[in-house]
Amino acid sequence: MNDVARLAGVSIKTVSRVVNDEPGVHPSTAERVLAAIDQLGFRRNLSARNLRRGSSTGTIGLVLEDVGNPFYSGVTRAVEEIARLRGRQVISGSSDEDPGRERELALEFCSRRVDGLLIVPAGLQHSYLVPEMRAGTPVVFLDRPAGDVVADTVLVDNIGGTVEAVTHLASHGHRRIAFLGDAPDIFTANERLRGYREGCVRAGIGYHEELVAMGPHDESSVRTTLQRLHSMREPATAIVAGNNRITVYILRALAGVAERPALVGFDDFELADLLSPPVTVIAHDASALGKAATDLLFARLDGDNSPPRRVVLPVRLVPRGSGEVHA
Amino acid sequence: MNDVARLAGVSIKTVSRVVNDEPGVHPSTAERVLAAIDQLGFRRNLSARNLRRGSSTGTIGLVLEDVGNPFYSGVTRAVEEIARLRGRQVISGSSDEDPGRERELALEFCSRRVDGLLIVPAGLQHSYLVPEMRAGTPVVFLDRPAGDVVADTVLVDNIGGTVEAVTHLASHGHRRIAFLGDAPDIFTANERLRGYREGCVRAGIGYHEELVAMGPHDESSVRTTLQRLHSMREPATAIVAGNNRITVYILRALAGVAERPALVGFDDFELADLLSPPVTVIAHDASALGKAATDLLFARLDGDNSPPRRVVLPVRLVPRGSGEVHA
DNA sequence: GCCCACTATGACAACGTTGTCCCCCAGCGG
DNA sequence: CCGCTGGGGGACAACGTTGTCATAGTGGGC
Repeated sequence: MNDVARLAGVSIKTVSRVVNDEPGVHPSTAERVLAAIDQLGFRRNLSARNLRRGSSTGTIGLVLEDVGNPFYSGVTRAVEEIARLRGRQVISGSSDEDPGRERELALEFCSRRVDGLLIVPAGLQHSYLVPEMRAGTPVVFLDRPAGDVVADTVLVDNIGGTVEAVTHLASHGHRRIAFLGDAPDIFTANERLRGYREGCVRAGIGYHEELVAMGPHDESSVRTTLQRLHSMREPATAIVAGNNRITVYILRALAGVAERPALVGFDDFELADLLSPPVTVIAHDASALGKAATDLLFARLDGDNSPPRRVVLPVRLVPRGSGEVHA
Repeated sequence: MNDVARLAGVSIKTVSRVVNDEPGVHPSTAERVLAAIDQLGFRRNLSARNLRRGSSTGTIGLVLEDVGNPFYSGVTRAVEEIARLRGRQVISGSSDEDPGRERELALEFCSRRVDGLLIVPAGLQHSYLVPEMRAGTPVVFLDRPAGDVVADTVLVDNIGGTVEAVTHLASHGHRRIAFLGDAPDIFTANERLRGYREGCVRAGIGYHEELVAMGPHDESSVRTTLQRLHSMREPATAIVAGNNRITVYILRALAGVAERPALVGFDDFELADLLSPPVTVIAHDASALGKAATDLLFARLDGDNSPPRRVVLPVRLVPRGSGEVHA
């Protein structure tokens, strides 16, 4: 800006006026300034601007588990979309379920003075955010609640979903329904396990410890688990999968197996309807989740200071016929 | 920082020293400062720091087509990964194939003084980046080349891939091979069309205009196209799909159809192997693409100023048996 | 007791902007 | 000719840091 001013033979303040379309600059001066800007390839430094104006940095921080997972990339897309409408950029990072990494990312974003934070919690401790929140940075937790702070949260109906999954299977005559879930210290995994248990009880088929296998899972652990479930005295005839990754592992493990158990997966995924058999899922909308959370965040930025809200988005069972019938 | 200094009864410089772990602060003073920092929930302002130090902002800008597309979210993940290792945050945005939006995003990132830019070009004009590049911001183009500037570029072997796809189908006896590609003004779409044409010529089956349908495509246009291809006097017996979205549209359109043409899709996708029939694809690695581009970017940041490079990543045909055999 | 080296600390400028205030000067009415 | 007005423009401070340099005190060697 200094260089531009020198080249145009004016003061930097005048350049600033031109750049900001402020009135009170003679057209011919403005033209000279614009020419200089063009010639030097000047672009105003947004950091300096925001620093000086003490205004918003125009950024939103997004901490999620893994952008590579289609579910979270759907969330990211929705967040980006709304942020764009409100003139914000999104800075994002993946925690990989590591609470330390989550914290590191969140605090880094705070140091960058993001206008707000969207967090898919990896850990259970979020008191590290209290100073920031007190200082006025709105924080919305996504998909999972915060461990030890009260804040806006957007969840999906994990319990209701798994209850429905079990009910669905039981209504087709299944009595031995297994549950493969993620690591039990993950909120959603635990909730879904609770839903599974409740569903079993409600359906009158009882809860049997040996039908449950919590993760962390990988392809081979799923394979082993399925073998165990199959070789029991009373084998499982149906499976509820705790998330999209586990569903895929199960599908891989079952490929080519003649006697397939019925399967209902939590999280919808692309092509689920084109597999044979198509996969029944408990669907919830990644972009709805992202949108709800971002809307909440912007409401806070717009001055809403009502008590923290907890939004629970509905899920719906999408029956596609993955083996339920021939139980 | 001012407040911290006042509370601790020291100068702001001393606070700065403590925050930056600089030597020459008496332990007891440091302790007082740390206590004040803790009490006030102080977090240093990274923008101000970077402004003052004139150093890197520790950010990388990533402009892609759509984070929601699994291919690009794979790229994003890889970029993030490497950026993390090098202590950078990623700011990303989706252009949706809109050149204006691409430009807007890229320039916004420049205003934020990103250390480098990774761009999946939506348009053909990138001279708007020349001032930035001359000012020292490294730019790497990803997946598609820049229109009118010379810069580092990482591509995949689009032509080789489609040639191989056609060759593969022809070797199974197909002579009427169709091509459904994206809008022809998209570089990759055009390249793949060229590959298709070349493959046809090489295979001695000739290039027939009526077997080609370039996009933009949606589910219904694909459906219509397939009907047209099927009801020709000499129907197409095989299809090459120009990208993962089109492949999925085709799969949807073909669901339940008895006489399916053979299919080879460009871009691998999850579950392709579990469909029936499994889908043969030309695979290339999103994360390899992201990694190669980011590595190139960091090489530039490390001072490499050799002439711009163009890296072409290999693709490989993954035969899965999507109908090639019963031609 | 004197000087030196060294430690601990602070004052001040500067990074690139913008907000505030002030100045210069042309034009105009009296 | 004076004073006023208003448009065009500049000087300067400040945003929150950090780099540079200065300074006060302290202890040791002579």
